[in-house]
Amino acid sequence: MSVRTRFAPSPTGFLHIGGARTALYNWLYARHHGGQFILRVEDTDAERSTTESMQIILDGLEWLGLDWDEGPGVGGDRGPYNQSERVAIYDRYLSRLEEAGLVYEDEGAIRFRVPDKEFTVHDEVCGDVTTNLKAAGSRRYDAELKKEVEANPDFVIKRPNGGYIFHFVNVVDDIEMGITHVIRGEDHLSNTPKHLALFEAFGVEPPVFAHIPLNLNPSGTKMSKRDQGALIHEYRESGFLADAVNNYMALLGWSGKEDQDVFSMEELIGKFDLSGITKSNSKFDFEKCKWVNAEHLKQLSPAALLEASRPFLEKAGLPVDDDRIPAALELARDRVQLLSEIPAIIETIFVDLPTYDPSSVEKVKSREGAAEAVSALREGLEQVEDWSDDAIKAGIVAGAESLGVKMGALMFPCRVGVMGSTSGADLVPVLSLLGKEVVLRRLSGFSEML
RNA sequence: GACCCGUUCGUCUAGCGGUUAGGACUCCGCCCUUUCACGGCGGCAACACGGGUUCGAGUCCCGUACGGGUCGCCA
Repeated sequence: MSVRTRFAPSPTGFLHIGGARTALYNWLYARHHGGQFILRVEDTDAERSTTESMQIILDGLEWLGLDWDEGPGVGGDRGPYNQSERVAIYDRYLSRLEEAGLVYEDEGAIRFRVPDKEFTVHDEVCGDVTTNLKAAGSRRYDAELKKEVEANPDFVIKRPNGGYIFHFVNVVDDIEMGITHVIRGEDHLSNTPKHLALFEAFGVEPPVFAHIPLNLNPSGTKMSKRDQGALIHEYRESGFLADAVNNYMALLGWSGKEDQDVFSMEELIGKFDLSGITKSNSKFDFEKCKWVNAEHLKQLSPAALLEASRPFLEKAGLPVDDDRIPAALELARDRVQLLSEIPAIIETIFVDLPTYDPSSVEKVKSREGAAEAVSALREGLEQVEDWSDDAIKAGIVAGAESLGVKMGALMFPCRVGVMGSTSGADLVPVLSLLGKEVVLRRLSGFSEML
């Protein structure tokens, strides 16, 4: 039987890293086994579900490249894929329970009669977990009273307003959609016995369960929207590559067992399996996430780097179609972690005048003979005929010799004079991209500042 | 409060009875170098605690502590 996994988000907010990671694991598992990945929208709570949220989630999955074989926008023969449109199916399943005498009404709500027996979740990650719902659900904790109170273990599956409840629709849809493997957050582990009870009531063999540990923020508590790195759309905006985010999410809670941290999507598909899923919760580390991104940046083809950088170049007002952009990007790719950092590295090549960093200029001024160095430099460069890297270097050497100093003594004022700062991309390639005329002009202007 | 899951460097993890406890991020040092990076080399740094079992325990068992989760007519 073919593997069928699903991601079943509730459209009540943003696409969160926890949800995205769940989606990724389901996607990887399906792709690894050549099965299907299904997207199902759990929008039974009409009060909280919004189309805006749905769009954000769809956009996020699309950006990550987690394509679904069945679901919204794609279709499929087990649809519809929005639970709000599946009421007729739920009604049919409910009547089966009614006929079996397994449900009853309680103040307008419908409750499922929980059998007095033990259910064992055979979890691929957590092992066997056994619970008696009748016993476990006979008391509940009242958060306000801060104590346990009597409770009805028979859980509600349909609200008085007619809306169906998560546990019920989740199970019905997993049956109807032929889901074979349920990979979800560990917060659902305690719910699973309820689901097993429903599967049994419908006489259906339950799917394989794998409850994955949770991602926490650096302080060890639940990630919230406010935590850095929590929301998927922010990754795109701050200059992450989708595959790098996938790579990092895969690492948070899964290990390929070998000493490898950087994975392409193909490698992840090839290596992902449930046995590699970690048992304990993990804390999010933004620094490592950025490092993974930098590694992916280094491996990008020139064309892909240009495409990925485009929005950030445009935002910075840089001429994306300029012939020198590809070369400039190569100067930047090894020194940044995020795409958003690229413009600052290369913009000096494309502006009229560099932005002079005051402290850098001050450093040049404080050196003995700074003005002489710049004019010697200028003279040396003026002699350069063909404006190639080697010729430029030779020009600088010539300038240095005329002063009786080493080449390095001129590189520093040259960098500040032309690029405006002591830090930045490699000097000679930048000079080359700028062109002789611009370089000489900038050096003249810089002389006047000294 | 009850029940469930978990616990290896600060963080992500490898380890599945005998290891100098390995790798990665971070941090620090050195090298490379025209700056900053990149890269290379090296360093700091961990088996929560207490009992067992065993010739031998990070690895198996039981407690304790700590962390997380669940206990909705949210999902």
